[in-house]
Order: sequence, then structure tokens, then C-alpha cells
Amino acid sequence: MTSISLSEQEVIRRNSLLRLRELGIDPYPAAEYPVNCSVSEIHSGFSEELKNFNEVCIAGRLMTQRIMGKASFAELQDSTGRIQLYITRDEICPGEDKTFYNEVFKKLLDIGDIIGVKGYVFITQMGEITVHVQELTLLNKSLRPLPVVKEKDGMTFDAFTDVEQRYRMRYVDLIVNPQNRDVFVKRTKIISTMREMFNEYGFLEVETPILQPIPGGAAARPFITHHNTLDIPLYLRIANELYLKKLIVGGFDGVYEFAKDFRNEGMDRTHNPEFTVLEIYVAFKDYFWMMNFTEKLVERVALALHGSTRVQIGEQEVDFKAPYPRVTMIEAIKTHTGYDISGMDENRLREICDRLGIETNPGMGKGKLIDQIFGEKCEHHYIQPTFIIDYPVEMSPLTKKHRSNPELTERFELMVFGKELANAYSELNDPLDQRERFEEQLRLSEKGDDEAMFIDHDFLRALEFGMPPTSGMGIGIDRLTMFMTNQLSIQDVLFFPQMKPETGKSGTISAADEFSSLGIPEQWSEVLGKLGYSSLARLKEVDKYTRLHQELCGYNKKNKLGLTNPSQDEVKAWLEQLD
RNA sequence: GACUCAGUAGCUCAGCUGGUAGAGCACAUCCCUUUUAAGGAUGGGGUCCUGGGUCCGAAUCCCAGCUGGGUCACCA
Repeated sequence: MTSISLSEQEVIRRNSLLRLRELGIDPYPAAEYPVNCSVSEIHSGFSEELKNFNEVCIAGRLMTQRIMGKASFAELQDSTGRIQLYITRDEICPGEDKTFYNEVFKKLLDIGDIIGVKGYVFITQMGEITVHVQELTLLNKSLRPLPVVKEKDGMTFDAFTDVEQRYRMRYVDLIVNPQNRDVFVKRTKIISTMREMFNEYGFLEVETPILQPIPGGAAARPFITHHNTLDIPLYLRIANELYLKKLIVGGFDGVYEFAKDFRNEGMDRTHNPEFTVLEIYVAFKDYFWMMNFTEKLVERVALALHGSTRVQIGEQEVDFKAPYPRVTMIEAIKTHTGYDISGMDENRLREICDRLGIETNPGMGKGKLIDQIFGEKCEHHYIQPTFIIDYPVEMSPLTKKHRSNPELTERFELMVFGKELANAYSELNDPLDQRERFEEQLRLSEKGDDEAMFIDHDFLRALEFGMPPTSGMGIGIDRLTMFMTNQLSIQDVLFFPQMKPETGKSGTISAADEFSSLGIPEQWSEVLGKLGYSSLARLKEVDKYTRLHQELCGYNKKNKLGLTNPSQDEVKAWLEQLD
């Protein structure tokens, strides 16, 4: 049964598994295990005087074993924490037969196995709260060795830190790096706090299509797929904005959705191809109302997570206490560049960009140029939460024009730590204006702007039926989580960040797979890999099958694999198949 | 996409002015038997990411590739 591609430790664990079965112990029992409390409940509730917790039943992963003679210590980790176990031979083996302690517990159990124990809680001479085990049940045999991380006085030893492995095997990361679990618990808390507030306001949580015939609502490259029955292309949504507004047209006063969006663009520390956005639309409100709402929301999230509005992000302390300053985009640019760009045309703006040393290209319109100046010269200054308001009309095709200046729109972005956290508008509900804006987008895209939006005719039709004045807002949940948990990489707030697929450890594995697909038995395919035949081509270079036969048998003998040697004819047949 | 750093035992890492592959933890065997990151002794375990080159000889030097990190660009 043993495969030579397994490490020594894996082989030992598989052998332990067989031995457990021999002893009549099911390593993967089906029955429910009746846990009656958690590790953290014991830690917080145990009192030596009360002698409570005298019949606990807990389950979790075995994380350390300190084996001595008749008595041993171990640590068990459940979802709430770790606790020490005290195990004595005669207590878990009351009769004559001490096999369960001497062999099963001491030898056949390993770090990483999932066990359940029953017993009572006491405090050891060293002062540690410990479960005195009276009964131990194996619930799952672990076949791969876990990295062993140790800790003492806040110092961590041999931590499992390789980021690639942590992301690819998040399960291992979560087991051995409990501090990383906390980020994900907080992420869920952020979402539930927001949902709680939306529901208090009476807004309706909804779901809208992820597969869309037109990827609208934002400007980004979509993922494309195909529906076989309808025989049409479908896109994974890049936003859900237009669908939510259609629901406002339909008569709902407030709708929101925590949505996964997908964008087929570059990946870096702050971008993952799929990401989560909260979008909310509220009828009869404007962007001023939405600013008040947003700052209350963000403040509430900070309080729910930290009990304080002050949050450490990198080197900075950010205070999420509402209200936040409101700065128009034109003011912001004036403050940080000295230029007042109000009323400037495209050429003047391009001139300013040149003077500021900002690169431009001819495809950039007025809006894009202003956006560029803001992004280069202003954005990074806004560490504390700040609303930047009144964006130029060219860069906001779904936003209502400003009530007192037709060059601008009623739009705000919430900047935190020099980055955009939220984006909101007084929604454009004039169907004719909306149609013109879409057509302007079309012209931009013809001019070479590949970010310009697609036109959604059904959305225009909906607006023609009439949408009440509405304000909408979107928050990047991944980014919010990064801020609230002080993580600098989006990969650290996603359980399973997108990675290039693993291609096997090396050519050997795939070569072995190729060999075995040709009918060479799996074990011998692996031996061939070990012998350096890393591809079919290499194997084809073998001129004498007798020599290959000898190599194989020699390897088997030398490494004590215990395989049955193939006959010379078999080896000859393998090679003949290659031709 | 460009530049840059890294890839060695299950994990963390050393070795890198080329000369037989190392440590700690983990694992195995034995001793000890109420310990606390680690009790003691002994031992097993490696395609040094892959492929090519230089060389008598490459983990080490050179080239190409793969994967990951960082910076920038693109992108909200």
C-alpha cells in the first residue's frame, strides 16, 4: 500500500492507521460525538473552589503530546482555543490490557489527529487549567504532519509563515496560526453589523444576477462565459448597480446586496479577480443623506469590532468617529496643487498635468484628467476618513448632475488611509440624460477608452418608467476588512485568494502520471521518476530494456520498497508502448 | 507587463568567495515518569524548484523557465 512518493512521516501515519484498524479501532467513526462545552468556556468558567466542569466532553485536534510513563500531557485545540489534557494509563485503561494507552495513545496517535475526551477539570501543580481525561475517542486520523508552531511569553517559534503555502493551504494556516482566524471572524462581524443596521432601517436584502447578458454598472473588463442552451454569451457581473436600481423603480424603498463582483484585470495587494462589495440604494434620499448614513455605518462597524472608533492601520491611527470632513474635489486639488481647476477645459487641464509632472495621453477626456490629478496629488493625503464630493460629470455616467453646477455631479467617495473605501451618488434618474451619458461613454470607447461602460437598454427602459430620487452607495468589503483588521494585503482577508494553479512539485509527478497512463503500474511510474526519467522523451532514450529492468529492481531492493519486481518482458512491453 | 528578492528535510532556516548536504522543531527506538516553546540518549529522513551551460567537480557561478513575495505600470 505504501507509495514511495510519500514522506517517511506520512508512511508512518498510514501504517498507524492500519494498526488502529487491526486493533478494532475505527479511525473515521460515523457517530455523533456529544460535545458538551468548549475550551473557552472551561477557561473562563472554571473555579477551583466550585469544582465545576466535572463532567466535560470536548473534542478537537491534538496539538502537542508530552508523553511520559504512566502519565502524559497533551493539548487539544477546538474552535475556541487550546486546553491541556492530563492522561493516565490506568484511567483510560481500567482493566489488565494497557494497549490503549501504551500503543494507541503513545504511538498511534499523532499531532493533528482529531479526538474527543471526557473527564473533569482541575488545576495542575504548575497552575494550568487541565482536563483530567477518563475516556478518549479517536474521531479522525490525520495522515499529513502539521507544522508545529510553539509559543512562549508572546514569542513564536517555528511559525508557519510561507505566504504561498498559507494561501494555498488556508486550512493549515487556520489550524496553526490562530491569530489569522481572528481576521476572518472580524470580517463576518463587519458584514453582520452592517446588515443589522440596514435591517433596522427597514431595507430589504436582495439577490441579483451574477450571470449578466450585459456587464453594466461599472467600467471594467469582465469575465465572459457561455450559456449552452440559450447559446448566448454571459458575463460575470462587474457590478450589480443597475439591477438594484431596477428594484427601486419596482417600488422598493431601500435595497441592499452583499455581492461578489468579478473583474478580469490585474491582481495585486489590493485587487483580487473576485471581490465583495456592499451596494445599497435608498429612495427619496440624496447624497447628503447618504454621507450621514455612511459615516454612522462605518463608525458603528469600528465600535462593534474594537469597542472604540480608533483603529490602528499600519503606522497610522485612524479615528472613525463621525462626522467626517467633506471636501469638494476642486478644493482638494487646490489645496494640494495650488491650482484652481474650476471651469477649465481639456487643454488647460492637460497643461496643468504637464506642469505637475503627471503623464497623460490623448485618449484622456476632461474627467479622466481631473481624476488623474486627484489620484496623483491628493488621494494619499486623506488618512483620516474624509468625504471627497462633487466629481466632474465626465467620470460619473450614472450620477445626477449637481443641483447648482452642471459641470459636476452629486457624488462622493469616502477616503480612508489614502484609499477609496466607499463611492456614492445621488442617482441619475433622468432617462434622457442617462441615455446621453451612455452615448458619451460610447464615444469615449470609440476614442480608445476601453474602460467606458456598456449601454444597458433595459435599464434605460426602467428609468423611462420613472425612478424616484434615490441615493446609492457601495463599499468594498475586502478593503474595509483590511482597514478594520490592519491587514495590508487583500489576500489576508480572503480565505482563498486567487492563485496560479499548482502544477505539481516538479516534472516528476506529471511524468509519473504520464507513465501510468501508458499502463505502467503507478508504483513503477514513481520509481522511474525517482530514477531520473523525468519525461516520456527520456524514457524513449533507453536502448536496453534489460538495463532499465535492472535499475528498477535495484532501486526496489536498495530502498526496501517491498514491491514485486516486474519481469523483463513487462519492462520490454512498457518501452515498446512508447513507440 | 517591467524590475527585484526568494525557492534546501513535514515546518522554520543555515550553508552560496564551487570540493562527500547541516541545525532546531517534528518523526522513530530506548531511558525517565506531573510536564509546559525544548526531560535525556541514539537514529532515520533531501530530485538543494525545473531544464540547460561553464567546470575534473555545481545547492553554490551563468542562461532560460516555473511558483511566490515586494515595487512600479495597467487597472478602481
